[in-house]
Amino acid sequence: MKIMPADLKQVIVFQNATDDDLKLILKNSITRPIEEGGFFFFQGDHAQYLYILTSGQVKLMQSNPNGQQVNLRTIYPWQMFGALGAVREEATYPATAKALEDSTALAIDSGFLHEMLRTHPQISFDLMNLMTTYIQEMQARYRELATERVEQRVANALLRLAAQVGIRSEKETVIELSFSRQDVAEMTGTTLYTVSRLLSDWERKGIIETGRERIKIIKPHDLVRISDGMEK
Amino acid sequence: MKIMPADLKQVIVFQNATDDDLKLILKNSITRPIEEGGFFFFQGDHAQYLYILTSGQVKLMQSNPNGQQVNLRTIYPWQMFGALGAVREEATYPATAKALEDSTALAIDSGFLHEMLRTHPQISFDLMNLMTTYIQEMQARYRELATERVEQRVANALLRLAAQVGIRSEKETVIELSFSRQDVAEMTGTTLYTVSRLLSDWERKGIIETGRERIKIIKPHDLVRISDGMEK
DNA sequence: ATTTTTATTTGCGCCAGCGCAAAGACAGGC
DNA sequence: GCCTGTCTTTGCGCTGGCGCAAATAAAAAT
Repeated sequence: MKIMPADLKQVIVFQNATDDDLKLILKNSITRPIEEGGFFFFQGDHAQYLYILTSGQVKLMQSNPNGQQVNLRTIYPWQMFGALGAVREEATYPATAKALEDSTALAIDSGFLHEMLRTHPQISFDLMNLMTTYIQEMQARYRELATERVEQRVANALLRLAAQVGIRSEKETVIELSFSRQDVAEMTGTTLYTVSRLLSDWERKGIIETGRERIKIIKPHDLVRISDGMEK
Repeated sequence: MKIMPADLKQVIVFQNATDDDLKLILKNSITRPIEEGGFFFFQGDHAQYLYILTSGQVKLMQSNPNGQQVNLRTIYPWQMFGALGAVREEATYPATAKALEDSTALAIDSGFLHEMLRTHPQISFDLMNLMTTYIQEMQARYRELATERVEQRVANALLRLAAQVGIRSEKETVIELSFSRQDVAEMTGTTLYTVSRLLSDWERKGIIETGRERIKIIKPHDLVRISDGMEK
């Protein structure tokens, strides 16, 4: 699939860029396909590119020295990733980017990116703004992890995912997610087993329906109540 | 104490600004003293100012709906705070800023700040860079909270604090911190009691010495081992 | 259709960490 | 020097959540 300059308008950071700028960006980037299960980059790699996902789905995760990992974020088309590394000179990626399905991304060279940022204050400004939202989200999740119980965190994670992904399915109150128990565990700082037990419990209560790598939210409102700690 | 333009050079984001810019910034900001225990702003307040601490010490914290709180960061002179709110239009502060001692800060109006950022790409760029470091730190702490045990997190927090604050005391291997058990608990997502038990234990082993709101690190290397999970 | 692989469930035992409560230690004010 | 308020310690009991292990289920491969 050929990417057109106008497509890049969907990227939040480029929404105020001129068509000429967008053309220039396209000219200075390469298309990089990665098949399901493959990696765009690993935590600690020298950060040479900033990526913009054009198709597929990518998981950003971070591992500790023992190999345990947490999910930081899932990337959908026209979102950026790898920005943290690529923006700074001589930096390394702080996370690993894994393709959850066959995916394609536009890779913008960090040298060119620096030049672009230097000469286009508007883009710097918009990128900075995007970063402030990341920081806020991370702070909120950090607080959640520190103060909320597992139940609440899992309920919250489902709701957050539904808000992001659920746009695609249009049913009124029913939202379908495709994540494994392990995925949810890594998003919420708990274990596969605990997530499974919770989901089974909620299914018995009719709040959700589950399947292999599938969670269907039937009563979002009940999840909200759980996430607010009103249950129990 | 009168703040001079040259003083602002100590602020990382302004290190590349010209003297004229610094003068302009000073002219468009006001000095705001807050006494110990007071607040510069509360989470949810309309974000009108970006602050630069000129003296004292400020704690940034976030509370959940039940009032439980976590410490996000401690601010020392010539560091910025309130940036997340002030950078975006019509935003609110995502955290609360409390003075740990009598403190004074320079308050830069967000309207002026926006104008400044629009016309000074270099400052935008430097600020964005600072934000990338925040994001990385938050991600690392998030991962730590999700995957590490309390012991490791507390050891790590002490080391991190020592790296930040310890600069002031020059003794070779001995670093003194002034934080209460409660403070440390809020930084690491645990409880006052657990922190107290851990510190008592480490004191028995000669790794640290403790007092009321005082922790002296005697053997940093042992803390590193604990934080790496090599103990036990 | 059969086999293999991968995801999920659930019983069971266990322990890290929580949190109350009560006592002790320290610092500052008067 | 004593009082008061705040911070800290520690015993005790409890439980939320972990994690092994084994069974089951669903998809993928052959």
